[in-house]
Amino acid sequence: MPHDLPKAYDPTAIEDHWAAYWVRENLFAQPTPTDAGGPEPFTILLPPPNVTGRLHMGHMLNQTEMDILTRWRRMSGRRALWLPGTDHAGIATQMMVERQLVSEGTTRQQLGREAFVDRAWEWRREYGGAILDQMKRLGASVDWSREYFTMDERLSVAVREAFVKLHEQGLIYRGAYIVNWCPRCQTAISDLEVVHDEHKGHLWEIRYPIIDDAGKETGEFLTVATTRPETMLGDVAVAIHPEDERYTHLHGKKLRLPLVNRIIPILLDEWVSRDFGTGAVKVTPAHDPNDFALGQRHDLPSINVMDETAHINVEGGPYAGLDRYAARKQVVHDLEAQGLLAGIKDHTNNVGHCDRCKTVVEPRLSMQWFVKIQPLADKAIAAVKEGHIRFTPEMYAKTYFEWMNNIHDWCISRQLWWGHRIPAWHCATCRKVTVARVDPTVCAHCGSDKITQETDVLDTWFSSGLLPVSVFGWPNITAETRADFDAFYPTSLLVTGFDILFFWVARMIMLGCWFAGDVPMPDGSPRSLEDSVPFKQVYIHALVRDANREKMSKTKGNVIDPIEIVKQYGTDAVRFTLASMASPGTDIAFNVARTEGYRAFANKIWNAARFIFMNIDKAAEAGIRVDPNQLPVLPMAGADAPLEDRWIVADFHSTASKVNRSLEDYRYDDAANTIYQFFWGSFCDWYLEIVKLRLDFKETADTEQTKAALTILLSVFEASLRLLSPFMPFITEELWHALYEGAPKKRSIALTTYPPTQGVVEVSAQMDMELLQSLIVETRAQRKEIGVEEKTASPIEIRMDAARRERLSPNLAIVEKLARVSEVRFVDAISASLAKRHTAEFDLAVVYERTIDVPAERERLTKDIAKYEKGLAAAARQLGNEGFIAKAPAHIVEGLKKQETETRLLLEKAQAALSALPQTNSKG
RNA sequence: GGGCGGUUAGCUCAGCUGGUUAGAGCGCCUGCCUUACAAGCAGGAAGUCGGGGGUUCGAGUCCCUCACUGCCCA
Repeated sequence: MPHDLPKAYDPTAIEDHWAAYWVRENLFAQPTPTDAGGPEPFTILLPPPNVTGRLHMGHMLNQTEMDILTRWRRMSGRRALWLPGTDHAGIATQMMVERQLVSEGTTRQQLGREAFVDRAWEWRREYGGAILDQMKRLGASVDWSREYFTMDERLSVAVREAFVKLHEQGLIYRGAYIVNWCPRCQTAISDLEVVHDEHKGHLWEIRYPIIDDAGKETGEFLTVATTRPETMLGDVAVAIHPEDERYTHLHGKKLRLPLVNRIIPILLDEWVSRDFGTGAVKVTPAHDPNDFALGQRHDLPSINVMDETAHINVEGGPYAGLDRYAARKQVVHDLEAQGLLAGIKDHTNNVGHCDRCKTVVEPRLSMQWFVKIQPLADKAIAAVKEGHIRFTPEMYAKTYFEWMNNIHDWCISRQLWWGHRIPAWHCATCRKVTVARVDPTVCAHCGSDKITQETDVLDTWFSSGLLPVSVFGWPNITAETRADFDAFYPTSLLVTGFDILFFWVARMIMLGCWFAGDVPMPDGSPRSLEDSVPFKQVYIHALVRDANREKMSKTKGNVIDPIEIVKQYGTDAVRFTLASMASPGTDIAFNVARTEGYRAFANKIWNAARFIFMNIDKAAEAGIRVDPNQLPVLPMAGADAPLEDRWIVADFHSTASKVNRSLEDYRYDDAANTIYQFFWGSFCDWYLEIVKLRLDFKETADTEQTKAALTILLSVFEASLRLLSPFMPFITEELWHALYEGAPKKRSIALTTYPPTQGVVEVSAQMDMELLQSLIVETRAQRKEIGVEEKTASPIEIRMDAARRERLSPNLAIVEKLARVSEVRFVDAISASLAKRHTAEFDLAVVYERTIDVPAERERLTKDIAKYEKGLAAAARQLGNEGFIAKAPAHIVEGLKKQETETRLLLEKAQAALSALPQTNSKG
């Protein structure tokens, strides 16, 4: 048997095979173009997953959306390139490797930098590909031959070039500033890597003794309020608002810092909030960003009292060696003992945590490298403002501007070993810094050979921010190597989550706009801002939540593993779930009930295929063959073809148009639902049922007619598989190959042509079909209502005008089959004894002698009458309104009038039917 | 504290620039193993579109306001 499919669809039986096939055959590789013209490119960069990562639902949503668009564009004739890769995830990877070392009883420090980096590479080779393997299993149609890793040699060259160039342009500086310091990771992290959490804490009020000019305590105190008493060890002043009348008399006075006994001044600064705490704030420039700024304004020293592990250092005197929280306890205890603790109040404060390891971040004064970001931000703002980059949903442009307009300089140094080491050398002789593209041997300033390389590495986002330019060869764009850049830059689209809008999207825009300008256009002309942007469109998707709209989190234990769900329901069903719920801007409450429904959809398609294949085989036995290779790209039905053929073809074309339009607008939900509706609601529920009448393989049958039916059936089915393929690549690939009995012209359905928008829709066929369907539906409903047994066929009486009768008459056999009608009787008036149904187009009655369920019938009619009356009232209100008649567009007024007439007719009929019901026994 | 969203059927969500009497999937109820499919077929019930006010011939859709709720930033 050429077409032998199991009765139920089993995704596990086919998916691994096709996933491996797509990779093995390198089907989605997009080589460097050799022709300057050629198809319009569609370029899309995979947001590089963290190399330590595992695939989660967010990835799957993200990749499903990209895959749908890429497959769709590819099938629509674009030169589609989807580029995959991973980023080296400085902190995360270092953590993984360190954990490994700990289990071996050693540490990074014992190993030494070089050996540690080797270990990290080893780790990456061993485990780093996991997430991309998961992607392969899910069938992402990426170009695996172009896979990148941010630490690859060529991408590292780009990182170095970018750093050196920014340095030359005076946009990189180094200095001692307060940064967010993670005491566990022992590195600086950027503002964005700090997550704030509300914590219930305390506000401690501490009395600082006031001293006179002679240095003696006056007995008076200034009470400060602080959330972090341990930092008082590093206090260098107390600040008050200059206009705070409570403290006017203290202007110019000094204080003795308790526990430390340092003499510190009272400062006046308008930044101080009079309402917060006591209105007096201790100033610790080395441990608080606001205090640091205050210190700068007033030229104060900074005293760092903690080491890199957040333990008190020698500056803390007797507290040295204590962890920050132990120190806090001790400080509070000692203050209390000395009677200097004025009070403790409950206070909720926002505490910053390290995004990676959740340790409480310590604001710390340290030497770091920064990018002076404003000039880059200006360009990036202009790029969006001038419309060279468009966001979907549009509101994200606002968020983007909001952030860009309040941007701070970017701390790019990290005190890690895994990453791109900063190409700067410190000179022991002249103390100056040499920044160079090639490792220097001597200081560029004094010629000394006593130079050592900076130990810090760069923020991972510095390298991933360069990806759009670096993956296409920047900075080494030569005449020979520029074909990729010319063809694929700017990329077409970026699909990503809002959580990395600032981390990555904004930085790519800044760096892309800044550096792409280096590369002239193919014709040699300078590159404009429009052509410098890293992507033209940004589609931002929302969060995947659990079925109860809760955010998924490990602590809550409500994380759904996409791979697990895929194993249960099949990749296609999960993809379709995500797509059908992916309405722009809306979070997805992932509910497996939905996925179950789409597995049922896959099963439906599967069984439709089984039905079709069964008929192909039967036809073959009867000597009828339809060559699938002769099927048209666009299904067609001749003007003399039966109604169902002309209708299904028309419906297919209108479906294809709608799907294409929806995808243009990133309406994955509309696109998916439209296909679902077509395949199940039109093709299976109606077309297959109707076409069965013509699939007659008896010897007496008309073989031409059977062949014609089979041809349209195959043609629409094959085209539908293509339409569905970007959404459900696995099942469509399987069935498509089966249709061609394993020998298709192309290696994959993904390389065929997507049904375009141009198909002609025959409206009259749609209208005739609507009439037919409504007759069948009404008949079925009526049969049900009067209690005709399922298996019994009954005659029906129809009253309709001659024109409709004409349209319907060729299709009476369909009515008989689908509505279980033994005979259609056209009448001028329905027999009085029969219960009737009315529509605007016809009256109908099923001839059956069972007694009418009077109460049920009365209830239904009463309800109908109420509905009609409500409609008529609404119509009367509008039509009676002169303003409406005068101002509303003609087609609206006409439509309403027509509807009003129809409703009135139905109302009259329903009323007549109601009064014709037997009056007796109203209780049933 | 600043900013941005959301509130439509039991649940999850559509509803484009305002236009005829508001839709889908799932769930629910009823009847069917009708030879592709019980992961199915057929029929059915279910919403005063968060409250209030305004603009308009006309508001789920635009404006104001209140309530609830979510997210981002400080």
